[in-house]
Parts: sequence; structure tokens; C-alpha cells
Amino acid sequence: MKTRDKILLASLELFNERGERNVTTNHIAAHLAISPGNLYYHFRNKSDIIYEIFLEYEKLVDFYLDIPGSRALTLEDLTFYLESVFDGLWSYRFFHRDLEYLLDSDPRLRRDYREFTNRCLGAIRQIFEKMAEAGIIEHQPVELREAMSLNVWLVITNWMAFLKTAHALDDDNSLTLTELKQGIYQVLTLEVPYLTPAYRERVMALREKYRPVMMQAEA
Amino acid sequence: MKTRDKILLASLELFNERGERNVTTNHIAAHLAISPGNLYYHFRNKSDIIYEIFLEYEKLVDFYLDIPGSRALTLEDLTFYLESVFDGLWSYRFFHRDLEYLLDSDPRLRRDYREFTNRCLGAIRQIFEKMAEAGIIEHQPVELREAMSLNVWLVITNWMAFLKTAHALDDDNSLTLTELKQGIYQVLTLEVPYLTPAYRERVMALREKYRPVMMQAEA
DNA sequence: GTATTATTAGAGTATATACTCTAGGGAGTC
DNA sequence: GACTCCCTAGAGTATATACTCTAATAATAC
Repeated sequence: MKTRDKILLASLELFNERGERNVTTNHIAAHLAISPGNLYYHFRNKSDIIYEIFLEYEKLVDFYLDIPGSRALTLEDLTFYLESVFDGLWSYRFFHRDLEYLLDSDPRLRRDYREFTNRCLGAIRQIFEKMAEAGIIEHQPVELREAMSLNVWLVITNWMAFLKTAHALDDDNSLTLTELKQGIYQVLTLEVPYLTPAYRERVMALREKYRPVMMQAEA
Repeated sequence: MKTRDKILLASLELFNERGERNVTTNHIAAHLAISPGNLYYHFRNKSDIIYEIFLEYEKLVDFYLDIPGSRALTLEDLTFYLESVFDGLWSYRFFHRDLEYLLDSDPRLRRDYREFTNRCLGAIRQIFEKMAEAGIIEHQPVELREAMSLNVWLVITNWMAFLKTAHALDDDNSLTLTELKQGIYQVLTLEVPYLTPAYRERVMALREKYRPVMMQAEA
């Protein structure tokens, strides 16, 4: 593998593990057993590394959230979208942790991320529309659908932060992908009241699969 | 005012304005035109300052979210809770921005914040119960109410991050309390499908008051 | 083979950051 | 006046961080 790619991979790994704030360019170089000079030969600065990692993340999510216009949406599609989005969040989980700082330090990233958010919101809206067309949920006024899409986005992007801050994982940072995917339960909760009688049971069963085993230890 | 209190006040102000990560103890001292030695006479380290600020924040929210058990809940009560919570978020807005890092660097804070979250979730659950008792929303199974409370919490605590990252405020950090309170619109959106016929119109009118004027500039 | 280009090592640097240490001032008390 | 206690100044320091610079080595082109 090319050094450049190794740097990106190691950075992502370290960022995810320890948080971007706790990982310096020297750490990354040391982790790869290369010199700082080598790292700076491939990237102008830390921001550039982060930006490239974001581009990968963006590409991944854009790929998953490419909603086909031609055919009707099934429950399997819905499951796939949800699973994929949470997989993406997991693989690039450092990103949302320090998002505000990252956007403040890199105007390109700020601009791109804003557009990325808008595309995601658009995809969520589309999914809602196709769910309504497929008779999974009831039709809703545009205004309500818009606000609901935004709430879905808020729940999706911040479920992990909730787990990491409110959960009882003091010891090691033992967050797992399985726990993260319990966010799907929360997302589907938003749709519960809108389910059609025809689909209610099936969606509720799907939701049940992601139900947290035990929410949290008592204080 | 005592120097100690001045330090807390200036720290909060600078943290809110520039983000905790961008504010050093030297900055705080310089801002107050006192010496670093003086600052460290009053606080052992930066973490201690942050912890004390958190205690203030905690006290404020606990005070607002003290749900009286004796009388029925009114729409005015609900408005008060929502307004108060968003006021609190605004006054201590630096806190959620770097939350994960802060909790990682201070075990006291981690423990206290977790309990704080649980208390807030409890208060939200209570409010839902009292809204059901008052006939504002329909009764719901415990399991659904629990998941809904959590979603309310997610929307409340992350609405600001959404505004700061997705909104088109590149130039100056021109986020206003008014914009922040549009989060109330999002929270009430969660309750829309559960409103009783008796209250539906009134709650929808309340929600409309917080409606964003124009959501976001097109890309 | 030689010239050129791409890659790498590794020492080094300017700046920042959190924090320490010593000396002393001011106010009250005896 | 001397003693004490609280508070403050300000120089100073150890460490970290992002990044640079030079020289050398490997790869490729001709």
C-alpha cells in the first residue's frame, strides 16, 4: 500500500480510537514508523488529512443514499439504508465528535459538509416520500415531513454522542457497532405513529430487532 | 465581584464565544487583566473551572425541570419548560460542543453528567406523563414513551450543533437565541402525531410560533 | 549509465499551553 | 510596629505540537 494511503488509514484509525484532538501528526507518523518529514511530504497539514478522510466518508454515504427513482421502496431497502448509514457513522466515528472545531478550522470542509448535510436531508425526505408511496407510512403535509426528516437526521448523527456520554462505559471505550445500531430503534420510533395498518406489524417487528437489551445502569 | 467569580464568568463568556478548545488559561487571565499566577491561586487547573461552570449549569436546569407533582400540567408549563431548557443551552452553549473531550478529561464530570442526563430524561418522561394526564397527548405504552423521551433529549441537545454546522453562517458566528429556540419547533414536531383533538389546534399554534422563517440557503 | 524525479529520514524550530514559584502588597489585629 | 492571612504579579519552565529543512536514498526515464 502507498504511504499516502497508509497515512490516511492510520489517521482514521487513531482518530476513531482516541479522538482527533488527542492525535497529533507526530503520533500518526510514529504509529506508522515513518518520519514526520515523510508525513508532511504527503500532506501539507493535519487539516488536509482530515479533509481527505471526509471526502471518503462523503463518497461512502452518497453511494449508499443513492435512492433509485424507478422502483418502489421495500422494507428491505429501508433496513439497508439504516444499516448502511450507521455503518458509515461507525467507520468515521471520530468525525462527528469534533465536528464544530473541524469546520471552524477548514472553510472547505465547512462548505462541503453543509452541502453534504443538505444532500442527506434530501435523501431522508425522498425515503419518506417513497415510504408513503409504498404504503408503509401515511402521507404527510410537506411542512411536517420536512421537520420530521430533520429530526431523523438529528437522531442519527447524535445517537453515538449520547451513547458515549450518557452510557456507563467508564472503563474502556467499549462502544460497539451493535450498540450503535440501537440508534435504528430510535429512528424507527419517530415513524411509529405514521405507520399504515398494512405495515405496522412488520415495521414494529423490524424495530424490535434493534431494541436495546438494557438501556443503562441505574445511578 | 470576587476574582474567583470573575474568572468563572469570563471563562464561560470566552468558552461560549470561541469554544473551550480555543481558550487557554492564559487567555482567560489576559482577558481579565490578571496574572496567570492569580488564576491558578483560585483554581487548580482548567478542568476545575469547567467543572464549576458545569455545576452552575446543572443547578440551573435542575431548578427549571423541577416538575411539581401536585397540579395538572398546562400548555403554559410546557412552554416554560421548553423555553427554559433552551435558555440554559444558550447560556452554557460551549458545554455540549466539546462534551466528549470534557468528559474524557474529568471523571467527576463524566459521572455527574451521566446522572444529570438521567435526571433530565426522567423529567422529560414525567412531562410526557403529565401531558397525557392533562389530556394534551394520548397515553402511550411505557416502552414507546421511553424511546420518545430519548428522542426529545437528542433533538434538544443537538439542535444547536446542527445550526452551527449546517446553517449558512460562515462569516461571523451569528447564531442567535431566537434561532436556537426554533429547536422548540422540532421538539413539538415529535409530539404532533400524539396530540388529542381537544388540544391539537392550540399546540399546533404554539409550535407555529417557533417555526423557522427560512430554513436554509440553497446550495 | 546517467539524469531526473519521487520518496524518506531525522534533526530541528517557533510557538503555544498548562502550570509553578517566589516575592511581595494590603488589610486587619494585637 | 509586627504578625498574619488573603490575594496578586510576573517571570519562568517543561512539555507538546505542527511543521520545516537538508541530505540522502530509491525509483524511473532516457
